Amino acid sequence: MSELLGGWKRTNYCANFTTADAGKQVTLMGWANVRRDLGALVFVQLRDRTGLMQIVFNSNTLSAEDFARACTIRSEFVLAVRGELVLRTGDMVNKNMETGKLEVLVSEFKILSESETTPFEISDNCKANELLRLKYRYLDLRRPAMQKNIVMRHKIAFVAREYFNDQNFIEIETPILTKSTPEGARDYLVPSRVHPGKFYALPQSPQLFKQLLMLSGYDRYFQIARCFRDEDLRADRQPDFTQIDLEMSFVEEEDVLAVNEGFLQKLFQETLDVDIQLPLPRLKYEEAMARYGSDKPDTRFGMELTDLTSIFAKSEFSVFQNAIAAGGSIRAVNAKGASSSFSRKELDALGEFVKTYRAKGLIWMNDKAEGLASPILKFLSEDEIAAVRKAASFEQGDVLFIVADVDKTVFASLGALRLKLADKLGLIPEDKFNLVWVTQFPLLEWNEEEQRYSAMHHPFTSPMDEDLEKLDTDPGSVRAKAYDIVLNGVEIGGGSIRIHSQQLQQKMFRALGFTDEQAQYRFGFLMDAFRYGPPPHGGLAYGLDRLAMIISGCTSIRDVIAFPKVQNASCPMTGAPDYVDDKQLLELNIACTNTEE
RNA sequence: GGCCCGGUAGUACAGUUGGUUAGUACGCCAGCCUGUCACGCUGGAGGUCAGGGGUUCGAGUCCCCUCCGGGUCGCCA
Repeated sequence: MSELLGGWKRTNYCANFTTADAGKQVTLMGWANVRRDLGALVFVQLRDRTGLMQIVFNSNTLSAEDFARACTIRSEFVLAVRGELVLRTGDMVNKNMETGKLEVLVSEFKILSESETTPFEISDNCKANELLRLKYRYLDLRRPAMQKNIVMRHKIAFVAREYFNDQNFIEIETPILTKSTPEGARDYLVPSRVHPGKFYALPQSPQLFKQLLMLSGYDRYFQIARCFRDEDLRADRQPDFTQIDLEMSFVEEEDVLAVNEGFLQKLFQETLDVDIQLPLPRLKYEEAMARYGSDKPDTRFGMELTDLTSIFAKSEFSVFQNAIAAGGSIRAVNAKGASSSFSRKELDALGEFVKTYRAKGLIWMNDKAEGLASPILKFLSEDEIAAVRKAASFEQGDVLFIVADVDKTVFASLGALRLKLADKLGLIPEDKFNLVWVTQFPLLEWNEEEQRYSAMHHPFTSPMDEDLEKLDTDPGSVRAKAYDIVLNGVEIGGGSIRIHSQQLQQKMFRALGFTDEQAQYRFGFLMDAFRYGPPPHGGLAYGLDRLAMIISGCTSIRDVIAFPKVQNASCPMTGAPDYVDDKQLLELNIACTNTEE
């Protein structure tokens, strides 16, 4: 039977005690973590969000009735206990528990709630699979590790509010029900009851609103904003996720970076007590690609790419010839000292791995003690080998991996291979937090499917001043005032200086292949607004989930989101998304053309 | 949409070449125990081997399909 609180007040959390508190009368409330029944003596670990405290029910000091009641306590029963905090001495001390030198000798208690046996053990030792954990997420969230993650996430959000407030930013909310933006990710749509056939869209980001706020004079804005994208999930992607979003007026790129470096320094100081040295290192996009094969390089280890294109310019090997003829390149990563780390089978598996990234194959050169081994040895001249050795510091004991293809494929495959090799060879230091800015992104990206350029960042990103004139003549080579902040190989944020000139914005829309009418239809309200004095502005948005993931040492953002969704974008706990009553659909003027069984 | 990995008591796993009644640990239930702390001891209950179809004298095991989960490519301005 559930008992009522009956006026009892908690005096303390379970784990907020020191031995100096011994002798105090306390009232604790929490969940029974573990019960050890010795017959005439029952030990229970009481758990709340601070930790554990052992409580003792003694048949000598309790009435027979109360003791019998204590014997009914099971895991996850909710208890309120009153008693004396007593010091444990000698063998009674539990050295594995933070509060192991103390326990509460219970004089009075209430069983506030009983509990059925949980589907899995509420403990960090719990090995239950993630689907089960997510179905019973409310139980999973009781586990100390999850509580730690959720509290850390709170701390990050709190530091952000504190820092940006101190920097004179104003937190402003923007709408969740808004207008569909056809560029970019797929929108989640919400039907309108009062406007049959019309739909709201959930925001992919507060981008347009924050730019309008700059025009409205709010100068420095931030928001911890929920965003929605109807795209496939990943370990680091959820359909609804949270950004720490900010925008500033009367600034240039350097100003945005500076204020954010201050934030990151404070954040790492206050969450992990880690010193971040400023200014943060920067890499131009082009350099990041050339050195790491990625626009989000993990700089915690070396193994940088080497360009071998010129060495093989006259090679007779057809794979190399073809790559060069296609305007591509031949590049390599060198796994130093890994000569004996790979079996033939593993080398073949790496070949399959790079095919994931559209590479046609992976060429390896293994410089073993007994001599150089490579499937393409017969195509290589002495001079070429010597030049490769020099260029890639390729020495005895190393394995060199080469991909020859168009640049996009070379970078994608070697960038991924570099990470995979480093992981296998144990080259990635776990305790390092390497932040790096990647700057000067291309403004545009050729979209094969639609046979037109699309914005790499978004259509409001400003081109770099020195590339402006190329917008008409050579759009693909125009660089943008866009920047990403990368932490240990994860893009944790990105932003840009925006276009604040109507004329330039129109030019940009044309470069994207929009007619003026299309631009007006899609972004008319922004275009209209920009007739009324938009200030120069720019900003940045962090992925709060990813930031929390890395700071908490997790490998999936699901571990730092209280109620995440699984890969098919459903929620195992609530069952969302789900069918609705015909009546609801009728009211919304919606008919479904295709439904699952 | 593609590729890879996985699904066996409540949980985590084992299950040989296809062969008797599908095991182990933890958890759970009952009994005993006054210093346990991974408590201990005794006994017990608990299985749609993800679902469907096929091969076979015989399928947890082999084949096909479906569902579900994870990773990833595409996708994610």
